[in-house]
Amino acid sequence: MTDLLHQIRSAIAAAATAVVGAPPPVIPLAAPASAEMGDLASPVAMALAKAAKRPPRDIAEAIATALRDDPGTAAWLARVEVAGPGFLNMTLTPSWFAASAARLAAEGGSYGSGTAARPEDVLLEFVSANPTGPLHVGHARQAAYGDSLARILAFAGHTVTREYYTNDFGRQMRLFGASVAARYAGLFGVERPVPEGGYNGDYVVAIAEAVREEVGDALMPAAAEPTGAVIDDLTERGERLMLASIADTLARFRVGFDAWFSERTLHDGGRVREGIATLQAAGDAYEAEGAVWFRASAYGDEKDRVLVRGDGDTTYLASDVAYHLDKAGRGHDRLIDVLGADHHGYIARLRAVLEAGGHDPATLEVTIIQLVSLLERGEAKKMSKRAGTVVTLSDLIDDIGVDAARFFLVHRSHETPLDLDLDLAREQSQENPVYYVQYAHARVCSILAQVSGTPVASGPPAELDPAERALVMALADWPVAIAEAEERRAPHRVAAYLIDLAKAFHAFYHRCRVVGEPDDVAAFRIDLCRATAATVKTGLDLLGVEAPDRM
RNA sequence: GCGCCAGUAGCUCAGUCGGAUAGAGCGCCGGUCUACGAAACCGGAGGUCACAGGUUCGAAUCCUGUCUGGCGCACCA
Repeated sequence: MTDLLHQIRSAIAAAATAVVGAPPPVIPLAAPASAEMGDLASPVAMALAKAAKRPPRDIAEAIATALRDDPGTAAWLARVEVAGPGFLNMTLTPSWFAASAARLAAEGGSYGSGTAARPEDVLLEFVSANPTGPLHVGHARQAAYGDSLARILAFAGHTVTREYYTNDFGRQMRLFGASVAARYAGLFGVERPVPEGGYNGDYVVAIAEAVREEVGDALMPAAAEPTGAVIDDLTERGERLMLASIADTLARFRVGFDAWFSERTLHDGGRVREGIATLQAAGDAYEAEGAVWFRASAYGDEKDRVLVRGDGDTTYLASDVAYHLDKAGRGHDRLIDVLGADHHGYIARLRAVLEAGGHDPATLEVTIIQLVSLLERGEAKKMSKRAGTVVTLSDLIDDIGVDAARFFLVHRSHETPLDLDLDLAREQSQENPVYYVQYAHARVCSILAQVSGTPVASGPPAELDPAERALVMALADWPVAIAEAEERRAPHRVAAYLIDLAKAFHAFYHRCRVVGEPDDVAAFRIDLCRATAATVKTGLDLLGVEAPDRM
């Protein structure tokens, strides 16, 4: 793993140790307040001031002197001075910049990978929408988030398994099946009402048509009402077709899963009853008021939760007990559930389930994705499943494209509700940040296409342009951004980084020519271009966005 | 009432293990194509970081309280 700043941190740490007697826990490095102050700044002296009981400026001066006296720093340190309340402002040498660019160019797409402090085996569950209808924009955000997170975790060095949990059981599924049955009958001229609370969308008609494709009129009973077995058959076919449609849409969105876990298999295999029995045996479940309750309040949840209802049906939570105990038993180091904001009340009870099941609840991490609302003509677009006015993921892809949709949905923190202005996304799609980043990639590729061979430099460039310095420092930030994205489960950090990198590159492009420059300069700039191209491409890949050579 | 998330430029939002003069994109104003792609660049206007206290050399960031908005608080999923 290449870390351009490691050598610099080490030297500062050594100097600081010599000055105050003990090494600081971390060496903070950041861009100075303005470019004239140098390439790098460190407030380390301020952090040490209290423990050392010395004024921060004194400490900073002593560290600066130690750095200047250290013969090992000559290769990279051109100048160091103390400014403000005790900042160390450093200017780096052309040879450091040239060597850094060469290292990054050589490393290419693997630069920034493997930053995870402790690689883990992660099971990431996301989307998991009921197969009773198409994915909507809320699912789209979860899909974009979960898929990008999976890519980022893997890039950082973790092992990731992506899983989709299918709620293919219970009341909603029965209503869906009955809705399909009604539409199916309708295709043969027999008008049957969609059941109360059922699914009215046009997609149900499409599903019914697909069923007709498969079986013709074989499921049209002679009797006035279909039998239970016929309904079951229609339900199963409808669910399978719906799930296939969801998978197709996700694939179109460049989102893939390693496993599709069926809730029904938990019931069919007796696992749900088993889970309840396990809790009962351990005294974590009890019967009261005609129902079976999970003693969630004993594990930090605010109240106990029903597992088996008075009518004998199990609840959604009962399935989740079996599912999460199953997941916990598979030996992963970490379980991550990506849930919509309307499920945040579930966190406490899911942890409670794990703890009651004898697992460490800390292995479960629940990431909540805030809601998406669509704006159109400046107003919130009202969506109703019942009225069939839902904007689906498929609609969104058709409307603004996969690249724009994925970048847009993930470039803001998942903890913030997202307003997606459809007019803006459509009419100003050329102004979307994703095009800004993609354009940087196309532009740098265009330069590299005109470069034949690599000139041999006799040494670093004599002078550096501020834009060259800024571009190298932007590239140096990549491992920091990826580490932050990984640790905070925050793909938007990658998007924000890419915008910064693209900005640094565009500025470089306008100030510095690559083709036709003297060898020493050209060699350095070609390295810079190669490093930029590789890093932009890697970053876009992690977001599931294409990095075109030409636009 | 309780819980989670949020409140930063006209709009959408970064920045939140405390660091110098708070940033970006869009929008607005003004410049830049006879040299590698102008989907770009450069400059400008625009801010009581919701409010009030507190912690400290230093707070958008940490603590307490208040206000506002979204979402939850089922024997629905």
